[in-house]
Amino acid sequence: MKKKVSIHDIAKQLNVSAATVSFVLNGKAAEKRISEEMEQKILKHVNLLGYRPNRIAKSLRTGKSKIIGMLVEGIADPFFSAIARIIEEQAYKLDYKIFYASTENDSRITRNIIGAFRDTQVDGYIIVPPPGIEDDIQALMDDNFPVVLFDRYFPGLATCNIVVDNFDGVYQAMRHFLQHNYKNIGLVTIPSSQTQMRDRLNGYHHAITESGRTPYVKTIAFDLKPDQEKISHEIKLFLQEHRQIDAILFATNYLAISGLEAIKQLGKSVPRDIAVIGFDDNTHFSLFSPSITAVAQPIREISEHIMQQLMACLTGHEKAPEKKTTVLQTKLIIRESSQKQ
Amino acid sequence: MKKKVSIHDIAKQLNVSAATVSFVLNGKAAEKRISEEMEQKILKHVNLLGYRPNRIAKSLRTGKSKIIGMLVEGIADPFFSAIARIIEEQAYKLDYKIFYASTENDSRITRNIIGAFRDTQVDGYIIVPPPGIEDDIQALMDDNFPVVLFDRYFPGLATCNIVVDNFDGVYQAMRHFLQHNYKNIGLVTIPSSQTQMRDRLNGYHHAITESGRTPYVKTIAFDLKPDQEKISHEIKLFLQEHRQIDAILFATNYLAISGLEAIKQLGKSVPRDIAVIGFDDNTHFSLFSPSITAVAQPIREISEHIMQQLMACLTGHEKAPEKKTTVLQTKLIIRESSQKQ
DNA sequence: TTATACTATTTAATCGATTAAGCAAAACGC
DNA sequence: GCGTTTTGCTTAATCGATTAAATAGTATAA
Repeated sequence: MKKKVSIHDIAKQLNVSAATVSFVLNGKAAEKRISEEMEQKILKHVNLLGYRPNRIAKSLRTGKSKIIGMLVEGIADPFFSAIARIIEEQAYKLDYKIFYASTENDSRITRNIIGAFRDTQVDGYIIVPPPGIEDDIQALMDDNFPVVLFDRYFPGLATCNIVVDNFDGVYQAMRHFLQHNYKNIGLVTIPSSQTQMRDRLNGYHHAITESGRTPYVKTIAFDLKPDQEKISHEIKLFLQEHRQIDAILFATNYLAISGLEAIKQLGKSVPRDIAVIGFDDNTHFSLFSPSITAVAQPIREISEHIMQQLMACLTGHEKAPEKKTTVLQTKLIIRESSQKQ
Repeated sequence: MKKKVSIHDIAKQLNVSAATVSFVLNGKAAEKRISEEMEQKILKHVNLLGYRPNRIAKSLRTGKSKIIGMLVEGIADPFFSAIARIIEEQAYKLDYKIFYASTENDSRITRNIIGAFRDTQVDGYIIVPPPGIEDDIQALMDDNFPVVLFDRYFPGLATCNIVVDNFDGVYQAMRHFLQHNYKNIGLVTIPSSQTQMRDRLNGYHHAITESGRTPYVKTIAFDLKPDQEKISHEIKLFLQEHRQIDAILFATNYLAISGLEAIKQLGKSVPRDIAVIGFDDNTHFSLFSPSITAVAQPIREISEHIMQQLMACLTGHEKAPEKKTTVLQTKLIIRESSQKQ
């Protein structure tokens, strides 16, 4: 194991001080009046030895880790992993690295992770917040850490937020159902009062009220998430109880999956017996038979806005960038599952 | 912004030395003969102030970062993200954190990432290696870094490897086709000579030869991966060229997706006109109509073996654990797409 | 009584960088 | 020719921990 070379090794071998080497390596040669000749000599030798600065030491001295902490509900969720992929790509370009962690939408787990990230001195946070975590987020901000929330947010907190127009996304899906003459439109959602779910629910009720229809809402406990079977079962019961339902909107991706399973098990045909739209698109929805209509979130746009905001805070010279909520538009991808043949 | 408290602050406030505090916090009170009384006093005060050690400083001193670098082909790929999720979970339990990065199976990108990870002083590496990266992996090992490869490996390198029995996985799929009396079985794969793909191809040829059938192999250039349309197109041409094909095995998940699209576009019916099996299962395969038969990899088992191996190396007291290749078995999940009704 | 051992803690070096402040030599001004 | 700048570097402190070695005080042994 070849021992690591430090800036002092370089300095000693060239009979200069470590400071000089440091200045050159940080592009401060001119500023610090290092001669052209010396600069070249150092650069050449650094290349020769393949020396690379120890980032830990650098971090300790500068107080910057060049690491961003990213907390999502679950890294295996296709929506979040797609965003993670793009964020990662951009971060590397900007010489940042990303710590991911999954919160399972649990505040205790989230609190732990935030603690661990703080210990590691991450420079900034990208968070999909679970409920009940306001104080911890506020604490981060009090300590001047850049924080960007996405997917949902806390109206009471002055954070940067990147979200989609959940209300309008659902509203458009509902309009589509109504235009295709569906009469009894149900919603399957989760019992969350967080912004994203609340807005989807509001969008539903708005469309229902506006059109004078009857609402049919089924709420599936969040802790069933790992148990697809149980969710299917609940949805089956719901559909059997309200046989008049001829169209249904699923408020999340995994509910749509289990919902389709339920419909299949009931022997009903999509969209003949019942039309379907899912919130969040999915690579596979186009391949289902019938293909599934979905409210798609603009993944790339979301990711880019997140990084833009975070970088603005991270490089912000004292004056913190305005805290604001960016609302992006969803897109209804119309496929077979929502239109009678 | 409340300024951070350091171990020296604690020490000063209690009129003891930082060393004493450090010993207590690292559970070395007994070993270092710190009095019970002093220990309690320190612990109490540490709790009171909510002091948490700076990990960067600790890392600099100890040379350990408690970070594991994980390089996969793409974090958005469901197979890799599922594994990442489990690894993450286990790592946090063991007080490690994970850096993920996507290699896109490109050696240049991979080399860059490895460089970046080294600069950050990660303690160990979990790698899904792209081709042509042997020397870089060897260099890591020469420098005594724990390295675990998975999904594929280099037979010439003495690394720890966790893989599945790709040969047998494909062979079983083929046996299944043959038992259901399919005559002309095609394989759609990618032009990779890496172990995982080579073994799948060998499994195919072995079954074909053994049964005296004719092989039909279509190789899809890897760089088409982002372009589902083009892949579908290629597969359509292949199927039109060999109209006798009545069963087809897709060597990767994304090929199966595009392949199904191709079959759909050709107006053929699965499994009546053509039967299908995919390598790698997928949460949604059971929901497709027909549902898709798949060779499933044991995700949890793979993840656990990876962590086990890595931890063995990481905590290995000098004597490096034996380098070995662990081969896990796949499971054929039989669904509708591979059996004539 | 004096040497020795043990106890409980401190001192100080160290990890590998950054950076404010310092300083000698050369150049410049008059 | 002497003071003042400028040039081109170096010195040394610092970030916040860890840890080998040192030390002061007390107990034990011969």
